[in-house]
Amino acid sequence: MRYEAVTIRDIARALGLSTSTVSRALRDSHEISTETKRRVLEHARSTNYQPNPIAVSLRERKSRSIGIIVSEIANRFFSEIINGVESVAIDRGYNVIIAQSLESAERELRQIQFLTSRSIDGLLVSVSNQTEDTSFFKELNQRGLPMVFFDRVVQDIDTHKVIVDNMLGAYEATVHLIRKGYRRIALVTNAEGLSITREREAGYRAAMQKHGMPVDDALIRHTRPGGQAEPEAAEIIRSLMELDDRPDAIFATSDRLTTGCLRYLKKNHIKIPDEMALIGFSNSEITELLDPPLSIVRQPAFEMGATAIRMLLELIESKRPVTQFRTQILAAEHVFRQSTQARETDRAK
Amino acid sequence: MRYEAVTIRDIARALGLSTSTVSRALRDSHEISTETKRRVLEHARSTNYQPNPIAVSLRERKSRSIGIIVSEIANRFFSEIINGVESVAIDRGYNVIIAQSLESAERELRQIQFLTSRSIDGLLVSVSNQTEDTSFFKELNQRGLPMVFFDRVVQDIDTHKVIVDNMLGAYEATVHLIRKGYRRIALVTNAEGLSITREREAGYRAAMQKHGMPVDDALIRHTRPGGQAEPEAAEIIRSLMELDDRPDAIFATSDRLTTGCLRYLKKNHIKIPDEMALIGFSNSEITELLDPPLSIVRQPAFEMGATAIRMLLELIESKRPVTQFRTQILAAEHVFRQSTQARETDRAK
DNA sequence: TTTATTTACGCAAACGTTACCGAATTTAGC
DNA sequence: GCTAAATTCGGTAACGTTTGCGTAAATAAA
Repeated sequence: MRYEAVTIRDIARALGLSTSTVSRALRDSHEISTETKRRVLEHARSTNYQPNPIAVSLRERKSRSIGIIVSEIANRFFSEIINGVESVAIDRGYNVIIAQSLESAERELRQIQFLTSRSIDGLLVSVSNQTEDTSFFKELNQRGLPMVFFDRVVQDIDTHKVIVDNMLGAYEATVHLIRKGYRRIALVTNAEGLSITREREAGYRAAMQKHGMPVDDALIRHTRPGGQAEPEAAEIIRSLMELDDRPDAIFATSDRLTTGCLRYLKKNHIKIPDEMALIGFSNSEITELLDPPLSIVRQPAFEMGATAIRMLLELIESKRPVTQFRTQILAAEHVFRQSTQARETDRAK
Repeated sequence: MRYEAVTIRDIARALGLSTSTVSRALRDSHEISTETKRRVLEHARSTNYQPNPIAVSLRERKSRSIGIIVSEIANRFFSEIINGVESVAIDRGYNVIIAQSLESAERELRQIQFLTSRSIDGLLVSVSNQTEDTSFFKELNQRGLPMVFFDRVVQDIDTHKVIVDNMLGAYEATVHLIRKGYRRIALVTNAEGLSITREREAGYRAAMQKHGMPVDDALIRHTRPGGQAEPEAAEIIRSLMELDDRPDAIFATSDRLTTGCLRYLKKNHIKIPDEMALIGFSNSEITELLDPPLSIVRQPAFEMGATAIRMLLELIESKRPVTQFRTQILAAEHVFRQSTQARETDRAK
């Protein structure tokens, strides 16, 4: 780090004191006289003394750094989350170390091993879409590593979690499509293992049933675990278009899936919304500028990150072991635009 | 971190050896018999021994973590860069600690002080658009902290840098507009202090002059230091539209400025490209899906990040002090789409 | 004045490693 | 057989802090 950093011992020598006295003076201990404190502080300031955080970490047995793993940093949803995390972490004197799984369970494991081997005080995690075996997380949790799951959570691990109301978010998006006159609504969603997939699918099913509409399993498609969203979305739509009874609307449940669908539809000159309506989860800031302006379900990502890190710090800084865990549920926001405008026939009426 | 981590001392006690022997066995020293090594390795594996990185850091006086500061994480350009950085860092056994300046010089200073106080081995920096006083960076550099600038660099600090060919990138974008028949081309660009601003402006000017076109300073607008791009862009365009001799094209030089311009133009029903053409720097992955499809200058962000961290590790891991520094220049990529289609009159011909 | 209590500081151990310096044992050289 | 050289290991200090304990001097209580 610094060239030749000044240590507590340097100050002690210079002032004819012991290191313990200097240490205590620096920490404003009551057992040090005001005069000595003054001299120490004075000298520390003038020599630009900075405590060595590594030595402190070794001594205190905590590093004041937390790890976060997401599937991909270069994804608006996750980068907003990281933004939220970083913003509160810095204020609380923690730094955040990032890692990405790139939707690979194996890479996820490696990254987390790396993070934990760097002695982080806590971990923020959103699992990859390929993750099936969660025993590693369970083990970490049992060993006492404070962790908070966000977005893609592991249900049967007992710790704090923060998610959006996926069920309701999907429910309302589906109802919106139904109200706009769409009947055959396809669900293009994430890998089946993910918590968010199950919840969003449940919301979709509930909306259909509530409105007396048949749920056609042929219209419910999942991407493959570990698969990349864009090509998968294209493939899904292609096969949906081959159906005898084509869907008239698509509900995509992630940022990448949504843009993947839009890209495919435009590329193949399928008119939106006339031939196919489209709504999707997205945190892109420019969906209103798209052609057509896109209806979206937006998640409060920044807030989710901020909430997650606060919960984590709560675990980390708690005096006694925490045994009562909670799952914070944030509301998703909907913005309806032209991509889900009422059907032509309905509009005519 | 871990509940009760097993230490080298635990192994030593269990095997009736000294810590130094265990340490050497673990590091495969030649002064330890193969039999002892086997026993130590065996025991280490079975107890899941993990070396304490903090103790190692204290001992080795290096942390194997590097810091990166960008203006904003939730910005596609920067998140792609961070992606690149993270990808190579992890392979080299380093972790990356992120911080954002949010375009505030004061916050930038605080963040960097925080980072350096956490004893990072090196620093990756892209300065805020408000940064004027670079003495702090100079001081860090002189004190021997390895650092690499990327994108927004500080010219007079002697260290490695990586940028795109901003001059050429802007030159070609401008030439493209000229070729398409645009005459009054406005430049909507970043704060004046930034290296990228100067370089891109130079490219713009060179293109205009080379093609015998007058450079009207009234058409060259900078955002204010510390200002937020979107509202600034809107204000700039608003005032440009009040000109007697309005521009017929806009060249925006950053992600945020570009979308800011697009948003304003659409909101005010200014037809693109008929009333106003638009091209801009952008790393968004969905510019082709916009209305109209946007012409862009794209920077190889991932590669920039990967290059920057490699250069930084080169500095960090160099045996002797490095005195020869280089500036790596990457090529920008252009994609021309409808937003800069030939003018109607030209198209008629 | 004597004893009890503060006040103000130093010593040393500890956090978990690594590395220098020896030293005991084994092997090699003759 | 004895010396010289490997070989293999242990003791200890150090990295920069913090903290429990001890203690001398200063103050208060008796």
